[in-house]
Amino acid sequence: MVKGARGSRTGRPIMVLLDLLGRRWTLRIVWELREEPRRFRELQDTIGASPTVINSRLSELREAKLIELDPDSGYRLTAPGEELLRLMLPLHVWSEKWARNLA
Amino acid sequence: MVKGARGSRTGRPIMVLLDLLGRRWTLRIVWELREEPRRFRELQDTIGASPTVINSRLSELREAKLIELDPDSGYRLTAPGEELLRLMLPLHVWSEKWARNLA
DNA sequence: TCCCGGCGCTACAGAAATTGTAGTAACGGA
DNA sequence: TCCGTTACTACAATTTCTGTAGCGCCGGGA
Repeated sequence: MVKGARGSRTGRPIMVLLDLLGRRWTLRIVWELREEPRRFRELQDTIGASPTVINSRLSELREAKLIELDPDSGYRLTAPGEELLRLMLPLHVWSEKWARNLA
Repeated sequence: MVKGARGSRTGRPIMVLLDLLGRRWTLRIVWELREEPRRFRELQDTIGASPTVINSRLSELREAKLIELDPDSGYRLTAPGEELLRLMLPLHVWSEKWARNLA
C-alpha cells in the first residue's frame, strides 16, 4: 500500500495516484527524470528544494515503483514510471498554448 | 502571471504548470469537476480539506483560467480546463493497472 | 417585515510539512 | 591516508494546512 494518506483514504487507485502526484515536487521530479537518470544532488540542485523533501518524494516514488535507484547512473524511471511520463508529455505542448492565452 | 512561485521561477510554462498542479488538492479539485459543476461546500465535503485551502486552490485555478464560478451552477472547468482534463483522463485507466502491479 | 437556509468565503489557533544549513557514513581512487 | 563523490539525516525556523467557528449576502416563505 502506497502511504495511504489524505485523499487516498478510499483506496481507489486514482485517488491514491492524485494524492501522490499532488505532493510538492513530485510531478517535477518525474519530469526531471524524463530524459536520463539523475543523481540525488543533481535533482536537488536543478529543482531547488531541500534534501529532506527530495528524499521523501524519492522514497514515495520508489515505494510506488515509479522510479528506482541505479547505483551506477542515479535515479531513473521504471517501466510503469515511463508509462506515466508518456501520459504527462502532452502537458508540455499544452502548457505553451495555455500560457499564451493567459497574457 | 500565475502566482510565480517555486519551480516557476524560470517562467517556463511547463514549470509554472507543474508547480500549480503540484500543490496540495489541486489535481484532485480538477478531477472532481470532470463531470459537472460543483458547489464550494460540495467540493469541501467530498474532498475533505479545509475551506481555507480549497479557497486558495480555487483562486489559483481561477487565476490560471482553468476553472470559473458560475453563480447558477457552481465551479466548473473552462475551455482550457476541459482540455487539461482530457489529458488527465487516461490516468484513471492507467492507475488501475498500476495499482494491480503494486500488490 | 422577519426569519431561515444555502451560498461563497474568512479568522484563527494548533498541527504538520517544508526549508535551509550542516553534517554523517560509505565507498573508490590516488 | 586523504580526498572527492555518493546518498541521505538532523534540526530549528518558517510556511502551509487543518479544524472549527462564524460572517455577510441573497432569495423565498410566513
